[in-house]
Amino acid sequence: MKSSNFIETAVEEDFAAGRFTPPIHTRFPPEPNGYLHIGHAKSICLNFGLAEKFGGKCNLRFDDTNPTKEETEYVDSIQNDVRWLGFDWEDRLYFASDYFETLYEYAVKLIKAGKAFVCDLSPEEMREYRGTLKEPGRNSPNRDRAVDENLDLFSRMRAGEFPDGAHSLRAKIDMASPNLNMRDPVMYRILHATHHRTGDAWCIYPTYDFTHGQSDSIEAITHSICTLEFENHRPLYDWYCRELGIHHPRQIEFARLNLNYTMMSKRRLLALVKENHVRGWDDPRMPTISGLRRRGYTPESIRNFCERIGVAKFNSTIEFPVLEQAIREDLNKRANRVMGVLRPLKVVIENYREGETEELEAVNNPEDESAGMRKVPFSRELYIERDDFMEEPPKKFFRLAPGREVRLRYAYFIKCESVVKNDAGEITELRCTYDPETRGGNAPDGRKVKATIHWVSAQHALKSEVRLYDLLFKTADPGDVPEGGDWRDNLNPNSLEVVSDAQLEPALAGAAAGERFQFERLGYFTVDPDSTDDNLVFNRTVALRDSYETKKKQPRVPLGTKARTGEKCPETGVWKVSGDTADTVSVNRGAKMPSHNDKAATWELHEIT
RNA sequence: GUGGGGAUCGGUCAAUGGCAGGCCGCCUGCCUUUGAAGCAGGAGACGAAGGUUCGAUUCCUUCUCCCCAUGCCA
Repeated sequence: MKSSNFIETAVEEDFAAGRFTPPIHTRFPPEPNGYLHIGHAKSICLNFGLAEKFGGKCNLRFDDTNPTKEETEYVDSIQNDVRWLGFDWEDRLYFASDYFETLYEYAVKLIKAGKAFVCDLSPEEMREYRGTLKEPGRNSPNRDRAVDENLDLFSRMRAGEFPDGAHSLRAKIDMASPNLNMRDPVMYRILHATHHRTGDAWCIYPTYDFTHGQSDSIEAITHSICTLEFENHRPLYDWYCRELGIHHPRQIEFARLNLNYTMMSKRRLLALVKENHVRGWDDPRMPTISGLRRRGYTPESIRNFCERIGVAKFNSTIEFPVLEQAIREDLNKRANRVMGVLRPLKVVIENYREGETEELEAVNNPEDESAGMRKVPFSRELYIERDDFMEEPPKKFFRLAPGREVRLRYAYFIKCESVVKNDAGEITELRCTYDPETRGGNAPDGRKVKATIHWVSAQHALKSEVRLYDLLFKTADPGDVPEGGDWRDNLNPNSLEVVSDAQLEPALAGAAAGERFQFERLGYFTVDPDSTDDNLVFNRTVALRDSYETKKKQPRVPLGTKARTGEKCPETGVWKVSGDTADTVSVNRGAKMPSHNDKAATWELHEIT
């Protein structure tokens, strides 16, 4: 049993104390004004997960009280995404708009009880009357309007007698409350707009606050889980339920998900789409569920990700690699391996019979024996990855180089005999020899090679398009912009790279959209829906971890390098305080440089360990 | 002298009035027909000050810092 979070603890306490009777009943309540993103996935997993864990139910409810922002397209995509994630609301699909009539009756009830009134103040006037964070507000001049008059006005609001903004219905609470949400909040506003479901049946719409708790109540929700920004609304949520005398669910708030190098704001995601910074809501670079799906993420990996990031009230930001590791783990177990060369370099095996072809046995998935074997064609001319050859290899480079021998995966040892270049001095081809004795990859004489590289037979290769993705933004917190700056300035101009002449092994022919593979040594790839019969298109979901690359990217720094307290340590080693003391401390690369005697200090790298 | 919420390894989430644990990341080693995966090991934290207590990261007080709230959005 996984350790439980504070919400589960609260739920258990509620049941134990008899505040609610099991089973638990939760709901996922999106507003249909955009596509779902990974942040929603956290909420979905939480709500449906809670129901699952406590043997209860979870509803899907659209919080559609603002006709100006909502569309059917979003309603459809949201349902599709929740279902894809693997959750089932069974027959409990609801819309807040289904409750408009009931909500109207609730409002009338509050008017009759002298708890609500029709206000004539304009939005600007209301702002003035509301007061400030430190000063109390003033009562609306209409606050003491007679009940009959309120009733009459409210029904005429509904009947469409007034233009937008002419009146509003407000709760009569406390204009001096330190919580501004309690200063006579608006319950209904006049909006002559067509609603995606109710059409023109209404021209007054309830606000979120006058809708949410009551909708929860109507659906007999026990625990209403929402994000932190609604904490200040809880007193209002409670007030409406209490004054209306209806079933009263408990609202519990948690911190929404933040992921670095990306954005969760629907407004900005919409801007990315509308301004064509991406190809659509499902662009594989988007943090949307549909984007992640197209990118090749599995529902399991996303649920797993949500599981491991946890739930708390601390405003945190998850590091992107947590998401990447979640999909790697899943795909490592289920994706079949194939060989594909992204940047082909031709290799001619000089001692291999011209025109001949043989088939070699390859394992489909070393993690899953049931995946079986396949045949891979081998011939005299091959393609290998350009990165797998260096004419003048540095000491830590294990792959192919002049005079060096490596293994072609599942095939033979080959040795580079010579390099062919064009007039510009660029390498165009490698001339190699193979050792027939090493068929399958083993040398009978027991000799070893330091590297095994992937390859594909040139005449059998399947040319295809591969799209490589990088982070959408080049800064960890794209919303953090200097004065006068724009978050768009942080867009990564190189977030998409299209490789149009990748050469893949023939087994990939006919792969269907959505199928996932590991291209050995390169990463996980999925077939994009843009694929056609004669042009397969792959998306790279995520690269394999690469300890060679990470080492290359972080070159060793020289001894004597300085770093201040609080800075990121540039190298693992023994650090010495600058100046006359001999105090040293051992710090790991990436960690924060410590203080010295509780004071900030400058450290010098003394010894690399 | 606004109200509400929050603060634990680099990141994130736990537990606990008595050795602070997991995951991601980082480092080292082993293994390897993927520089992958796997296995083993390592470095690394209780925002500050008081108080209660034999003992406080945990309980209390004060402070500091961060987030939310001044829509007829949700």
